[in-house]
Amino acid sequence: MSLGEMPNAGGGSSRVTVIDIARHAGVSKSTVSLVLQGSPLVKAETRERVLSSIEALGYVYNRGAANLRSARSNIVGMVINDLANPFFAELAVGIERVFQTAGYIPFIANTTESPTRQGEVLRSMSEHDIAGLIICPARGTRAAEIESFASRGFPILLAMRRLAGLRVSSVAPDNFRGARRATEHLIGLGHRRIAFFGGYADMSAQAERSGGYLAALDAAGIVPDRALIVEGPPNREGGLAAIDRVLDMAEPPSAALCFNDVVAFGVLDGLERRRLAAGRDFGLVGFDDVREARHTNPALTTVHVDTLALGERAAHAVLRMIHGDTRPEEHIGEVQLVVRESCGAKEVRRPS
Amino acid sequence: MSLGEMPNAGGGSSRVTVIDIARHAGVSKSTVSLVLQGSPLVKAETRERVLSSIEALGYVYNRGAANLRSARSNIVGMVINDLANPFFAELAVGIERVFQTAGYIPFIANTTESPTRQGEVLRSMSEHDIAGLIICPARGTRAAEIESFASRGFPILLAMRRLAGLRVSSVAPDNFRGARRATEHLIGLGHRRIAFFGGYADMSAQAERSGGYLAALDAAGIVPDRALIVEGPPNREGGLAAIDRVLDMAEPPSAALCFNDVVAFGVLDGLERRRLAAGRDFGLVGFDDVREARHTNPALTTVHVDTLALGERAAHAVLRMIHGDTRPEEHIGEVQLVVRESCGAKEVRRPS
DNA sequence: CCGAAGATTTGGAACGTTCCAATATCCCTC
DNA sequence: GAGGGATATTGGAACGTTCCAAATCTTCGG
Repeated sequence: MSLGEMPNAGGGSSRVTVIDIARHAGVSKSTVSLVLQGSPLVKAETRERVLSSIEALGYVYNRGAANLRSARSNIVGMVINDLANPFFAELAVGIERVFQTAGYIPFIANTTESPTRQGEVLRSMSEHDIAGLIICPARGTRAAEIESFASRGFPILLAMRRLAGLRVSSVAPDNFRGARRATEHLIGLGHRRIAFFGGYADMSAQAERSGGYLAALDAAGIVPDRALIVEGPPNREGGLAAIDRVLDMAEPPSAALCFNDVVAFGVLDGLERRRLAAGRDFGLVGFDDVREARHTNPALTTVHVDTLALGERAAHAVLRMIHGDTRPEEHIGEVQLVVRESCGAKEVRRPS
Repeated sequence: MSLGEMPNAGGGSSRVTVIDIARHAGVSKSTVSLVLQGSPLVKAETRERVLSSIEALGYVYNRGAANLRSARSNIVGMVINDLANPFFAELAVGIERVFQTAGYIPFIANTTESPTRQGEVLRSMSEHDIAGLIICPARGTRAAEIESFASRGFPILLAMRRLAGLRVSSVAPDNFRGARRATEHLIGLGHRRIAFFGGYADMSAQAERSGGYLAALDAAGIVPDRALIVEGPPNREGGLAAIDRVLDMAEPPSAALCFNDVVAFGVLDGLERRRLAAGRDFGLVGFDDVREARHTNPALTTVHVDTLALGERAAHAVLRMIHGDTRPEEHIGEVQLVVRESCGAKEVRRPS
């Protein structure tokens, strides 16, 4: 567009509508609407004329109005419990990418594990008539809260976390197997007192991961010490608190599996404050394999999750359901232990 | 709500509207609307009656319709160039938080530095009649592209990056001063051949940061070597490529300031592959101070930016402008060098 | 050159809200 | 108990689109 012909420049301040286009192109608003929707009904020549009027007047489509009439929305909701956690950020990236290329546009909300905030944003999103929803439910979310939205007509998918008693679609990594494998690894390295750090038992992912941990202990004939399962927020602070608590015990553990990598980062922090080193003084394993895990000091042994793919899968599933396929999705992503240094299996890298 | 009275359960599949509420409460739809808007005009008793009808019928407000009529939107746009970068994720968190508590709900889009994608999402967002927009423009964005939206009526704020020749609100850290300070620090440690890694000169933030870098060199009487400014994508790959390129030079640098922390992470990677250690063999400084910076191996010396606060500031500014204040925002956030280990100022921590 | 079949276009109602001007109701005061 | 100002309520138009049934235009066989 050349400098002279700024759209919206000369005219009044009111919005250019489909009616203005119709007038300018010498057709009816219905025809303009048809063109807008790419209907094959309209003659090529007419379409051209309409299109150039659109260009000339600087028309911008009003999806709100269209949506009101047609009851079809291209907005979806994405509610994340902790966007500052690189794991969830990556998940969001995967989801957003798929939606964007499919012509949908996501609302985002970060609940920071607050069910109250979550309730507010869910309400707000449904007021906007979203076509679908992907949610990582905040801790303490009751199934009924989500259920009341499930009956609202749009598909819902739970990402990463399930909700007891709620049968809706979900996408999550294989938490149980990953945690069992990681714990087996620590046991294989000779550890007997192994702790589990972070998360709360009422979060499905934590339950599954600690379940895998217990299964591995059990298989090795180790009787679990309840005191070694220390719950806490699934973030740095949680990890820091956990390691502090446990190292002050009479019989401290020699290793720990963390609920996730970010908790492990906190543990790294706590160890450092005591001038201890993971891998040498303490066997540490994380979960998720966020990108930063390979750069910690020492590099974090963790369970790899293909987060981006999980996000994409989630979005595709919702898209599928929006388009009428009613079969629910129930995907469990493969995971894989990646051994680095923090577990002590390899010699700790040292720069000197 | 008890099990028996699921809203939306018995009735037809059509939506409950303000008219249904009116009928149920024995008032007119206008009164219902008034109640919905919290108008003080309606009598308390009437309000109660309407409210309980709303509850009873499970009514959900249709903001699309309301917005169509009232031309007031509570949707804002947030377009980020790289959400996988913890720096921008943190920024997004800050922005989202403020908007959410103010009753606004943000669209999110991740452009991954693609102006094409950015154009698409901007179009999509404006079709949805957003009330305001915060954008970290993708590399290569032309001022005109943004300008055409600026004339659309809603406030726009550039976060982190400015656009040449475009006078709209912006919020960014003090890139120049931060980079100068970081470079001075490296010079103070005895380095003379200092590189600058990552980003592209056509990105304002890079220009400002490399400008600070050059200013520090100049002040120290060091003539800059253009070959030591190696441009590249502002991500891990960029850092990796940069350090590789530079270490193969005849006269390699002994230190580098990176465009941002994520680039520095890539450099850490590259050094490791060559069995070199930052802090010992190479002085490395990042920029942004993302949370992960203190956990790298070695811990990253970097320029601290209060990203969360910047995000909140950006959102507040947009809110202010939405509410009619036309004064543009032009905020430059303070920064601070935080010295850790990667620059070599302190002895490198070693776990052995 | 008429009529039918197909292709294209169209006017008006509808979506669910808000706005506005007008009406109805209330409470006092004289 | 009539008048008047405040207080509450209301019907209908409007927002910008899509949908639908109907109208118009083309084309072509006979």
